[in-house]
Amino acid sequence: MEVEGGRDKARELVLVSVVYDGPKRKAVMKFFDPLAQRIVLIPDSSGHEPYCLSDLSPEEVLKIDGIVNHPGFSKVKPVKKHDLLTDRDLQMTMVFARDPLSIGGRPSGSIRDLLPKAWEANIRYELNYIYDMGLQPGSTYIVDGEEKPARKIFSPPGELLNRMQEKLRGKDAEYVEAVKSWMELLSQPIPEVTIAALDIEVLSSSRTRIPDPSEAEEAVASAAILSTDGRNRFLLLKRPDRVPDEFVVEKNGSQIRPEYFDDEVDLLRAIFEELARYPFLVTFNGDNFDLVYLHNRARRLNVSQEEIPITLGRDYADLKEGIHIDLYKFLFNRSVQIYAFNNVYKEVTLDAVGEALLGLGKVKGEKPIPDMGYREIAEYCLRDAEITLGLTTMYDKLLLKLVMMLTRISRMPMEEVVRHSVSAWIRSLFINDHRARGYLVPRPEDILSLKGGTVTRAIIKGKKYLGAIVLEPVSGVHFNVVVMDFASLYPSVIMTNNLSYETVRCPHQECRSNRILSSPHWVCKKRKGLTSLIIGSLRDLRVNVYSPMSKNPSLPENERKLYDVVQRALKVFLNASYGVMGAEAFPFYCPPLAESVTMLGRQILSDLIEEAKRLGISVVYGDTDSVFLKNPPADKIELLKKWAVERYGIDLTVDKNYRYVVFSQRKKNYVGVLEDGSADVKGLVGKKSSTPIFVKDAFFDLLRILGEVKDEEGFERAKSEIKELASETVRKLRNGEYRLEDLAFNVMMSRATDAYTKTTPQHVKVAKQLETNGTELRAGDIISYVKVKGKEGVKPVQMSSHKEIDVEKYMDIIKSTFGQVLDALGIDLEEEGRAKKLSDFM
DNA sequence: GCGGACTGCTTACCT
DNA sequence: ACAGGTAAGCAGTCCGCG
Repeated sequence: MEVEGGRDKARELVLVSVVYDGPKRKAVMKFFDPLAQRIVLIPDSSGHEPYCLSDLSPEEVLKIDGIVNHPGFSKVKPVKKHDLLTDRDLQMTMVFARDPLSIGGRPSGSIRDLLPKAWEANIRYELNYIYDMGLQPGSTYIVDGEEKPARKIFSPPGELLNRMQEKLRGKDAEYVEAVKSWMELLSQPIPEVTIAALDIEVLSSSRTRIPDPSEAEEAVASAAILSTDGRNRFLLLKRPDRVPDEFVVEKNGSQIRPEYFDDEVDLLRAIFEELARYPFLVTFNGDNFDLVYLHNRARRLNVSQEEIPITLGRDYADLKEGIHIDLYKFLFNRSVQIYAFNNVYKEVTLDAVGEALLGLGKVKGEKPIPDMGYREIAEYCLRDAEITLGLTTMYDKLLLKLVMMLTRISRMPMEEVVRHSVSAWIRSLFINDHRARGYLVPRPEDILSLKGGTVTRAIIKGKKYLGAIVLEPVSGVHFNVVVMDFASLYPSVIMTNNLSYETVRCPHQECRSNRILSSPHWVCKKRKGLTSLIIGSLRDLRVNVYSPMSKNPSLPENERKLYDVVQRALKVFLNASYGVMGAEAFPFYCPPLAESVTMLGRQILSDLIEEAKRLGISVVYGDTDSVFLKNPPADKIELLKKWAVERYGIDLTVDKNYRYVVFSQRKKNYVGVLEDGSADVKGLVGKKSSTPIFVKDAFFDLLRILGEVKDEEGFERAKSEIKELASETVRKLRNGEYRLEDLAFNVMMSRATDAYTKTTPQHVKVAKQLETNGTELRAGDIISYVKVKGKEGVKPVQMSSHKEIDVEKYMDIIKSTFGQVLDALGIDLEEEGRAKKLSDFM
């Protein structure tokens, strides 16, 4: 590892990561230098060592033979910690080791296993280092080589402070302090970064089988490296059977010419040299393919470890200097998928994500790489790199900025943020807060045994506690419907009720009377709950500062965009804050807390419904945190808002105004037409990603017809148009006028085919047929199939023909899809279908 | 041996 | 490895039925 000397003068660098240098037994901080556009490595100079905690005295620890004789043992040191579970100060002992594996991680004989009880022994060392040194990844530091990096303090813009000032009045000092330090952290500017995207191709004869990167048996055919600094390169291996030709590919604003290499090792070295130039490298699946393949291929060809700028982890690949971001892992993350990208892509493949976010898919073709000419490979490989870079740079580098913001909130290294999901981010945030305040991080088993289980029973078999209320919709058409909902109900409930793992069923006798509704659970009156404090301050910042600022037209666009990224990142944390508390794998898992949140949520929604009825408003539907109000007078809406704040301290806002809503008898299923005629579709089959395209198209035509309806009379006209549409769809189906692809169901296979042991669903049957034909399939792949006549009933689209299509099955689909809307409108499609059938036979 | 009633599995959705 | 609630379709099983 190259390490910076101490001669440079003070520079402003951004801390992006901390890694552990095994041979040196040290944490190494990775800083980004915005002026030089490169990464600077600074090793720890404090002598920080890995440790865990014990409740034994230092003397007692030293009496444990295995520990003092442990080759990795370093020293013991007494420390005071406050235990939130018992609300008592404890005298604990820090047991230090020379390397993280000696604390824990070896199959046997680790120090944590030799202690009768160990605390904080499962935290990755890099994270320990960040927390203990009070580091803030994503922040700017002043580095002058001699002294330890000092954080540069920013003051948030005055307008931000003003917005919060009012809210902070009357709040306790701890809360004010928390909010201010968050603002300081989140409002820092994000530096401009140079990013390169890498994609490689391998000379593998099979197109359906991905080359095994652990073996790296076949030669690397090419590498495309596109970057934001315009240094775009396409490196290519010369093959004995093909004469090099000169060509030019236009990409990323420049004309790219192939650079041929006679020798594969030279090619690899050139790739490595290029990779080492960049502070940030993005790939799509680089953790499991591109970087691993390059590393292992180079090793196989006897390139020395020192020459390879890549280090391999168990299921990831890091760059020795730069920051590697695997977009596949990040975009696969459910929170990112839903809250950051609004669920616009469903399948996480480069092609699908590229199409959905950029309108740019992969170059299509089934030819194996060795059968392609140089130019074909170039088009293919460069396109993949283009999509990868495009995904990172779109919307003014939204993705990278989001990663940076999640890094700041979670206190994790950037690479770790990308690889982990929201529960790890929240875990890190929580542990950091415990450390900073001198609180002992509780052991999960202690939380569980002290707090006990749940007292309610879930509706769904196998779930742990009762969730939200969903009202029975009043079926039919309702004009002028206003939807009101609570602004982040569950985080608000956590905030206003002081909920946290330590405050719910706290140890104080005098708090026991402070019951949560009519449950046996109580909540602490003496302490401010840590979860409540953290979630509450993040919520207030999002609602009062960053969301409004991101929409403030008087601000310059780049500033608004920064606030929008902050707002999105906060949303991710807030939305998951309740869920993790009910997730067994979360280290602060606390069933009574999770249960109390939904319990309070149910109470609040029921009360809101009561209140609306009391005001004479009819509630036609509601789900979890929302009510659908029919024809509510404006003054009553205001009364409800006021009621919500006064009664529960939670904001209730108007979310939508529907010109009309169509409800069937089903919950979570409706069509709402907004003032502008656009339709909001929820839950209906016609909207599902698995529904055949021809059905969806017809369904959207139906919605278009409904969008034109302005009043009750309009429905009569619409009804006949809809009938016409239905019979036209049926006619085309019977005449075989739809393309096979449009008849296909598209269903995600969530696991490998052999993991379906209990039943074999239709899409798995099809997947097995495909596998028999030599197609390689993985969990997460979308299976496209049509319904055919015969025993199996289904076939892959590619392997079927119009003759086999089971038209009656498709008739059922049309009926049920249309039926979901039409039965509420009083249109009987069953009749239509039959009439059509008759006329068809005539 | 076959079909209807039932349960359970699976996916996709909503909040 | 964030939660629970709902809809839909199909797989598989049980039971009755000359």
